[in-house]
Amino acid sequence: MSGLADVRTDNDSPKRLAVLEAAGRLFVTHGYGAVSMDVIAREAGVSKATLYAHFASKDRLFATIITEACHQGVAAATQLAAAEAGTDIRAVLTGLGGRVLRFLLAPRTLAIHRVVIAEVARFPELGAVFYENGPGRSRGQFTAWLQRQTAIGRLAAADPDLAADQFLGMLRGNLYHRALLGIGPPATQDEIDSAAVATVDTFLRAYSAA
Amino acid sequence: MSGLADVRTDNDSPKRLAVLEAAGRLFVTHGYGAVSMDVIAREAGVSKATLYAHFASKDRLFATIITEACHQGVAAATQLAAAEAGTDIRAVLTGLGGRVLRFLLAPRTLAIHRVVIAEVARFPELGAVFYENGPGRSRGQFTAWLQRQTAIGRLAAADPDLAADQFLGMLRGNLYHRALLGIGPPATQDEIDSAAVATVDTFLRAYSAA
DNA sequence: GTCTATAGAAGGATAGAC
DNA sequence: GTCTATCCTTCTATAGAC
Repeated sequence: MSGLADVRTDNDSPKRLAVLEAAGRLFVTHGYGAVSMDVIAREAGVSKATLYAHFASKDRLFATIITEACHQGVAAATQLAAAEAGTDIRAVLTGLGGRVLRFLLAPRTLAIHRVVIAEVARFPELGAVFYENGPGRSRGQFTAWLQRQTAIGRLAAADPDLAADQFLGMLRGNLYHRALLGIGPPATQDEIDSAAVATVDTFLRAYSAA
Repeated sequence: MSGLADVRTDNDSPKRLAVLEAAGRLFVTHGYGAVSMDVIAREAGVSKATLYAHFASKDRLFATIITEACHQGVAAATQLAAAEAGTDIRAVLTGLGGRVLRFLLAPRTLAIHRVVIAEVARFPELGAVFYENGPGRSRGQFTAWLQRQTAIGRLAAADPDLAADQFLGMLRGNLYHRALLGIGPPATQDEIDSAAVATVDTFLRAYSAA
């Protein structure tokens, strides 16, 4: 794959957008290998020639899809972080945890994670690009937040990176693990909230300032 | 895919084993879609006709590979659990954590996890079969162990399932997450040991009997 | 930019000889 | 069981007209 990080998105012709929409839906649902350019063209309502007029190759099209998905993930993460303010650490963490977990367990998020993990072997740089633009950035913001809370004496996270990893690891826990494997019915809101509460509970026992 | 859970392995002709070896290596390295039956036959040193004499289809061959990989995972997990005994909870947990994490981060383990996650969309039953035979069984054994330790007063894990998920979630943390995405160099022994120590540290602050 | 039609290659699976 | 040779489908990508 050439130029994964250098994908233009300034062109917004209707046909191009239709291709992006169809390809995005198909790729994240069925994976890279199982989706043909014929099917994408048909679903988008354009001819293959038009498709290739906008995207030089299947690789490039895939790169564009994943890059845009990353940016959406960043936007979501930023929203999450910005929405959290308040003095009750437990309430803030629980709210944040619930929102993050809901995002991680959303069918679209899971599908994107699956397809990225799937194609790491084929496109080695894909994993890093995805991580830096998505989960890594969220983690960075969370780490900074933990550090600020520690600085003002509301938490005792001497190693904010480690604390962030442990919090997020516990949060993902079994729900995310099983969801990634497509096991069982989707998690209910109660399960998600309960997992967030339990995570915060354990986390605060280790990192509470008091 | 038909009969994922019902794969015979009683035939051990040399050619058949050569096919299994080559296909296993190729599938976990490059994924299902990127490996052709031609390449498998060539790598195994047999003709395609011979390949199809032993495996009815590419699907069936893939199912056999993954099923056998699951059984290896179960064997590894059982070994891990059996090896742990002792009275110093912290030492036992740290040893166990380090071994589990080393197993999870092994290139072959990561490759299998990647290919299973990748093909969940194509083979819906694959995720459940893999989980039940691999990670789920390990988790069950760990849960039972936590429960016993709680019963004899060495731990205070009122909800052993939850405690197991939190322990394993923290243990995977960022190392497994990044490794699955193929980011950066493989984790060093020091990083693994350090992650295990940190996980046990946080875990025991929440679930210590004292 | 957009289409129809097709080239050229590769894939899964099989026929028939031994 | 094993091989060589091949069929048929599907795939990516492009040529050429409008």
